[in-house]
Parts: sequence; C-alpha cells; structure tokens
Amino acid sequence: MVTKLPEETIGLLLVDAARLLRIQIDRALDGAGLGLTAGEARTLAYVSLYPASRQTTLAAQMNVEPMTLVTFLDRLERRGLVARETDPTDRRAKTVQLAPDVQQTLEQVLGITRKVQEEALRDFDPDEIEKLRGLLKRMRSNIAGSELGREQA
Amino acid sequence: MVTKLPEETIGLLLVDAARLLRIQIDRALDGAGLGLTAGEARTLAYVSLYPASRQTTLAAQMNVEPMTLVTFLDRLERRGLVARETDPTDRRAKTVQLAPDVQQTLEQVLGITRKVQEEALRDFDPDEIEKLRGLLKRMRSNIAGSELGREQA
DNA sequence: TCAATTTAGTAAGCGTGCCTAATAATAAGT
DNA sequence: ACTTATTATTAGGCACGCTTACTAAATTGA
Repeated sequence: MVTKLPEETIGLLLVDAARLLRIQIDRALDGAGLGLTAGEARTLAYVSLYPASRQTTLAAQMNVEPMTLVTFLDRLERRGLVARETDPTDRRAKTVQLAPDVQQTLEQVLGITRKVQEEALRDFDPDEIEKLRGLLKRMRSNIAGSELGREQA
Repeated sequence: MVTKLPEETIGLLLVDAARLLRIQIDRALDGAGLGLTAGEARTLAYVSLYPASRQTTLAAQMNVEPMTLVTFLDRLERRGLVARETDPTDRRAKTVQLAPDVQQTLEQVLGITRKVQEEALRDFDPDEIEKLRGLLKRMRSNIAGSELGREQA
C-alpha cells in the first residue's frame, strides 16, 4: 500500500473544479460581449457586496494582496464600472463605489455566473448545495487563517 | 430583494478556496526546496497515477490542453523527474514515465500536499471529507462534460 | 502507390492572476 | 519634531493555461 491515490485527493479535485469553472465563466462572459474577465467580475461582485470600502479592506475580504486589487480596479475603473473616491477622513485612503449606472451590468454578470454554476451543480439537490457551500466556507477560512507557509515572524 | 449575495456563491467560494490552497501548496513546496511548483507537482502526481500514458491521454485526464501539458513535462523532464519515450507502436506518440529514482521525491511531494490539505480540512470529520470529495467529483465531471462555452460545431 | 486527411507533439506568443519590493503621501505615536 | 506605520501605487516578474500554426508520422482510400 503506497500513498493514497492523488486522483482522490481533495486538493486535486478542488483545483481542477475551480479551474474548469473559471474557464467556463470566462467563456460565458466572453460570449456575452461584456469585455470582462472572471477576475474582474469577481472584483465587481465584491465591490457591490462591500460598498464604500477602502481598498485595503476590500483586498482583505477577497483574500488578495492590495496590489492585486489595484490592477483589477484599474481595469474596472477604465471601463467606467467602479469609481474611486478619496476617503474624507484619510487622504491616503480611497473608497471604492460601483459607478452610478452599473446596476444593470452587475445583474447581467451575476446572471451569467449563476447560470454557469447551475450547470455545474445540475444534479445537486438543494441540501447538497448547502452542504457544499458550508464545507467550502469552512475550508476557505481554515486556509486563510493558516500560517503554514507564511513567514513566522 | 436583489440577486443572491455573491459572497454566498459556490463559484466564488470554490475559486477562492482553490486559489488559497494552491498558494499554500506553492509555499510549502517552496519551503521544502524542491524547486517544484504546484502545477508541476500536480502533473507529477498524474504521471504516477497513469503511468506509461501518452501525452494526449494524460492531458485529457488532467482536463488540460495538450500544449499545457507539454510545458509541464518539459520542466519535469529537465529536472530529471519524468522521462518521455517514443511509443513503439506509433512513432508520433510518446509515453511518459516517472524517472527511475523518483519514488522518494514523489512521496515527499505527496506528503507536502497532504499536509496542506490536512491543515485545510483540520476541523472536518471523515464523513465530511468523503462528502466533500464526492460533491467535488460530481461537480468536476459536470463542468468537464458541459459544452456551455465550447464552440457547438 | 501516392495523395489527402488525421493525429501527436511542439514552438511561439499571449492574457490573466497573483506576487514582492520600493516609493510617495499621509497619519499617528512619543 | 521626528520616527514609525499605513494606504495606495509603480515597477517588475513568475506561473498557468490558452490559441494558432507547424512538423512528422500514421491512416485512409482511390
């Protein structure tokens, strides 16, 4: 008996599933002619979820380095989908808002990603979806909170 | 009532969890000084899982384009971890093998990824792990089999 | 038997996503 | 006042995966 077959590994499954899903989302967004990538859509979703947040806060919510967020926001801002405003209480900081007329685009984006997901979960019953959501959530927070690879100052 | 909160979305959770996991695996591999990336480790695992497969076959198993696999194999071959052999029955094709003395490295790699996973699933009981594995597997095959974004020739 | 088609692998080049390091401006602590 | 910390950003780089186009070999079939 050697080590457990890698095929069966949660990590492999997770990474595979996520990659495939991202590709599908990219294709679907592309097909809709929105000119958005999966990452941009994700950022847009987070901006709508945490409106008027500072970039640092937003980056933390997304589990991403601030620099990564800057790039996404640059692109979204250039497309007129979000707006950065200087925080009146701290002139270093900027808060991020959805641009005024973007609600419809947002709904469209969310609709597209929802559709891909429904396809991915097509034979799941509601219980299973909830179960999966819960497990993924716990897993995400476990990893986010883990200091395994981080410099243990 | 607007659309369901994106935060709760399976897709977002999945992509987040996968990204975080890959980063952790990268860090852990890096820390071990193996000079391997997560993708290379993944490829190595697949080679050991499906030994003596042709590249096309392997790529299909990994749900990856043949060209993507070529790049991974190039790097692994350069490091002496895998070997390509011309298929005697078809000189166009090449079969991929683990290099002779690589078993130990492989075990080490698998050990590292297993450790990261245990960390990620630290508060999961065995039932939940099995459940998650099953759900992810179904989801992966749903997406892989979906023709949503593909050119419907 | 020889041309046409298909298949296996690869070269080249790109876009996305994410990172680290360094910097400028501002804020906060002593 | 001066040092330290924080916010966003510029600059630069790497991993991953893709598409497109090419070459060599095999297969089909007239």
